Amino acid sequence: MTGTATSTRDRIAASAQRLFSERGFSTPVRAIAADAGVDPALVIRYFGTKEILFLETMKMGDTFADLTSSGPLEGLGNKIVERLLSDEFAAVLPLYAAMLRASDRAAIREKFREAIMANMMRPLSPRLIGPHAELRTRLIVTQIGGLLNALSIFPDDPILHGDKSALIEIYGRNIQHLIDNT
Amino acid sequence: MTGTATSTRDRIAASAQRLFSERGFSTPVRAIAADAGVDPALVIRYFGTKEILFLETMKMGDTFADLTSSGPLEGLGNKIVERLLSDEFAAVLPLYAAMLRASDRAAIREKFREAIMANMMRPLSPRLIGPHAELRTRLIVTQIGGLLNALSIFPDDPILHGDKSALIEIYGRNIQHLIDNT
DNA sequence: GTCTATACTGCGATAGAC
DNA sequence: GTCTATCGCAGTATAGAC
Repeated sequence: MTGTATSTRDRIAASAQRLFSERGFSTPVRAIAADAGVDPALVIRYFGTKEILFLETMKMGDTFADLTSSGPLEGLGNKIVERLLSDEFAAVLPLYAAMLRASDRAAIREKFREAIMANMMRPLSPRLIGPHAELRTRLIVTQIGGLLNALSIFPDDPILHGDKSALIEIYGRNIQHLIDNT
Repeated sequence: MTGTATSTRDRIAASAQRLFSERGFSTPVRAIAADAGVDPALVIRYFGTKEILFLETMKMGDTFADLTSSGPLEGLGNKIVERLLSDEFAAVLPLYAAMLRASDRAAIREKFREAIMANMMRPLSPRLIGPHAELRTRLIVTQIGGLLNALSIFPDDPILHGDKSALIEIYGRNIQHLIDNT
């Protein structure tokens, strides 16, 4: 693998990640190619299809596994909401929106499901105490997804960007109820 | 307006609603035309653009206003979840998914927001007791959106289709916590 | 090996003929 | 009131230029 080849592929991937985040899956391959300064056909030659390019570049990372897999369960609800509202996580929100909106494609939907399983279900489910642990974990994920939804689809919602500490306290406490089965 | 003209327009709208629900916004205008038995150009002539056709046919209706605008607040959480899981509401889920996935278009996003305001925020927010009533209402909407999400994007999730009464009790109680500020 | 030119098919939308 | 022809742009495949 020569330096040139790698850097061209990487330039395509970098342009794709940025443009897919900004404009979603409907971003034309030609626009990605232009941004990377390469021929449109080259994008297909390197990645096969636009969908594969999307799957390879839209990586949300393990942004929750550290919270869900260890540490005290007390206060976990608040910590999760805090992270969702943090400045670092703000960069993930457009990426999440792009994934969600492209989820009519089976491959993208499956990647989504796997991210949920790896970050939430598998680490957290065995740690919950009480009945219906798996269902409760699934509902925690559901509730987190609701906030992810609201923040990513309506990024300038006035109410959700008002009293940040109240939001963390109220929604965090609400998630905690599912953790504690109360 | 002659009888023929109206019925042609209605046939197009009916085909559009069905196909948009099944296959999303990416359904070709040509497929809708073929399903309605008319020429593709006619669809555009009647509705202007595909987006307008989508907006006019994908009506979710006031499926929650009756619950949120009157009746006792006690047990409301359970009633909301019950409705989300009901057989009648199952028909709305694909429509919701189509709207959500097309929400990168500003007009569709605005229709979405307006449905939230009309069905949830405006009726329920003034009825909540205690501090942060508006924020709490917004978070109830957020939480409902999470379940709508899960049910519409992953329609065959095994955990969410297991113990239905447990789901209603747990998630309903959880929504109730936001209603009661507990 | 790395990339470009070109073309094929299908899309939404328009203009204008019957 | 309806259809035909066509435009510009999309994703993608292939042949072949350097």
